[in-house]
Amino acid sequence: MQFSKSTDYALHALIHLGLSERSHPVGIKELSGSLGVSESYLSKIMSKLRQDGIVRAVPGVNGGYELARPAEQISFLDVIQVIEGRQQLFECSNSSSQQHRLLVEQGSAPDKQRSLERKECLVEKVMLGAEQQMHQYMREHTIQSVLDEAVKRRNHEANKK
Amino acid sequence: MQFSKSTDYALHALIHLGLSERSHPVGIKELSGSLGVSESYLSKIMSKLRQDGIVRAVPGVNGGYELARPAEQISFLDVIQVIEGRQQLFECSNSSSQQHRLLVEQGSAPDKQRSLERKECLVEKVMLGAEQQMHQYMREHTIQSVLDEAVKRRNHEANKK
DNA sequence: AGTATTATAGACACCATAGATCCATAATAG
DNA sequence: CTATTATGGATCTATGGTGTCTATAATACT
Ligand code: SF4
Ligand code: SF4
Repeated sequence: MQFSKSTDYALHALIHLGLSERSHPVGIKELSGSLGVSESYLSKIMSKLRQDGIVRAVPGVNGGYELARPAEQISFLDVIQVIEGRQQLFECSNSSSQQHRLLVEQGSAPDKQRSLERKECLVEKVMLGAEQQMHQYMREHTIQSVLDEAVKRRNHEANKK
Repeated sequence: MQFSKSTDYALHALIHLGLSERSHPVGIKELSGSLGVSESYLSKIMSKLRQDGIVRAVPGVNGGYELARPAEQISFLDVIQVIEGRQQLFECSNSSSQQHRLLVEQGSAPDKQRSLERKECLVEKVMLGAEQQMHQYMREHTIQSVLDEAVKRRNHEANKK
């Protein structure tokens, strides 16, 4: 299991937009050149980012892309979810197996009130919990926070001289 | 990005082994029947688990599989890493791009002492940090902990009656 | 108004990997 | 020695990620 290359590209494209604060938007040509990826492919990714309201796009001469909201409001989680989708990492496929009944329904007599705990699967609970941990961390880190840290590092480098 | 079905099967197989504490090991026939998956496919997965020391396998009559160590020493992380591999979720592909130089080398004059911070990429740092969060959670949850919780729930159900 | 520029969407090809099956072989209990 | 069970390799198919190409729409500039 790995994150797709598209996620890689999307993150870097957004970082590029983030540190390029200009009057006019950044064209796909400049972006693809900077990242070293074809225009065709990158434009697909940018299009997805636009559909999800991460960036704005303006066609025509001097057109291109710009962040749709401040970089500190674009979290890593936002980006990952646009590209990788929002399904959860672990989705059980055999919920009709014998195993399942043992774990979830516990072999006891079925009663009506059971319905509200039907979804309480112990395996999924662990896997979902783990995913939530990752999500929380990604939610706390934004495009801006990476930019800030880059600046901080640069200053630190300068002081050493 | 999703966990593979094999991970699903592996977890359930181990749980089955965990709650079947008997004298003789559990055959692939019983396992595959319980999970609702073909013997051929499941045996591949079990084989992998054996190679990584999660289970023991004995061939021959009345043979089968059993846990190689106590269930409380088999974490979810162990299982996931056997099946999904140990590469990190995010691996940068374009570390020779223009982007990269901006973020990591920061445009300042290159000096000799740079080598030790060469790997300090800010993007990877975030992605790796997120993954570590997930790993930590998975490390704290074992096959046994799921079994325990199942028992706890069963008792709770019984008390209600 | 007309033209050049730029993003958009769809169709399409390619390839790696997951998912799954089959068989020949080795090891073990009886 | 035989029945049983796990093992490893070969092989097939389906799916999804990766990537290209083209026709279309929208915008700026002259
Ligand atoms: S116990 Fe949970 S993970 Fe296992 S089959 Fe049931 S729902 Fe799926
Ligand atoms: S900055 Fe980090 S993620 Fe980006 S290209 Fe360099 S090493 Fe890769």
